[in-house]
Amino acid sequence: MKEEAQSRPYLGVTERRRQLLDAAVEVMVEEGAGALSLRSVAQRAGVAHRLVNYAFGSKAALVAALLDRESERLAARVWAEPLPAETLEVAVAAALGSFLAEVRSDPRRFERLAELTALARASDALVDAARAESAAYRLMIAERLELWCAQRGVRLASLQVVISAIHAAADGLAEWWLTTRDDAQVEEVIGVLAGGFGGVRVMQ
Amino acid sequence: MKEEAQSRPYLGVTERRRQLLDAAVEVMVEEGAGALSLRSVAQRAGVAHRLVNYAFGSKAALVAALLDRESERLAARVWAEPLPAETLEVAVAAALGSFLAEVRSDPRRFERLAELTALARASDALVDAARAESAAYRLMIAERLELWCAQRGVRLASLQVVISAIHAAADGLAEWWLTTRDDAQVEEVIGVLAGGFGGVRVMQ
DNA sequence: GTCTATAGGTCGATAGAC
DNA sequence: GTCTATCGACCTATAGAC
Repeated sequence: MKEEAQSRPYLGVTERRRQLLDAAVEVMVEEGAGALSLRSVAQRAGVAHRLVNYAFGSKAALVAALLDRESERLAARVWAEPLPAETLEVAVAAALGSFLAEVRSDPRRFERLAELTALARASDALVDAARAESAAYRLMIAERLELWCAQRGVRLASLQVVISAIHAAADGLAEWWLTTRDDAQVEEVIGVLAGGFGGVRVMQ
Repeated sequence: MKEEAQSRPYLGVTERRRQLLDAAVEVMVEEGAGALSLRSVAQRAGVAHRLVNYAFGSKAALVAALLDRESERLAARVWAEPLPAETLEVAVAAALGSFLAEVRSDPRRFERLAELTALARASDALVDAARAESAAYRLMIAERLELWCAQRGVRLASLQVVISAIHAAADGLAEWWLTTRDDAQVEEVIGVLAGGFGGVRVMQ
């Protein structure tokens, strides 16, 4: 395994793929998912565009690999810390908070990944990759939730529903923040999503 | 104003734009937002691709017009009925319910529109159109909420936060349902989003 | 590196509308 | 006749595949 940047020491396919995916991420973050092409990725990596096709077989395969790796990475970072062993409401609020913190730490990357996912969903060749992504997402939520249950020594009457609700809340929260970038309201919005609209102060 | 379909009776620009936008919607729904091109739209409408460019000035202008018209139409239908004058929690649950009903009535169209919005957000030429769309969305929520307040004779301590939370919940709900198509859980997930995670049944 | 397909944009000419 | 909508052809850039 060599680390030199500019030389081209006949990397193995695996390494080469890794390097090209890194380049693809850079292109995507800086110029948008629409700018992804064999050529733009190759240029970024400093190789002949032919090589990208060789390494992945097709553009669709490149995008599928990119989607897979990036969504997994993101999910791993986002849900890395277990839910605090408090009430479900508090635990969910904490999870939403750390999720949004992750989004805010690199909004561009998250936004572009969402764009790529939307792209993939509309493509016959990539729709499976998109499905796999969201399935993995739900699985990761499920694991955290089961851990929380174990810590508290309880069971949830409808685990699947809670997973779905967390999924929806997290996704909507990210979408809301990305479109408004309203930092001032973050805490309160999370509070309403986790605690429900019944707790909102209403004045006569 | 002629109504014949196949002849080309020299439509005015306004009519022509309308017709072309209809064709663009068909292309988008059937083949995805990525398939939108001057040529695909023109072919669908049965005119020379040159004409699309002529009518809109550029592809970006076409997409902006499409985004504008479609998102406005959708929002108008979704938030047509006022919130029921009950507690906020019940009102929000009802709103989420009718919102999702709308999504479920034509999932493809909603999905494609979301795709187009994601596309637009990554494009310098279209980012303003995307912003305008979400601003209009929030405005429509605000109007319904103010009506609800007036009906109940109350005020909300933090109107903006509630708007944001509804925005996030609705968006996340749609996203969740579109990826899972899980009809069986819809009611319960809406219940959790509107009522909060504090109300979820936890068993020892 | 080359081939081919596609896409956005433009030019000149034509044909309907007034 | 003039104006505008319309068309077919063409140019150039780009992108995927081999």
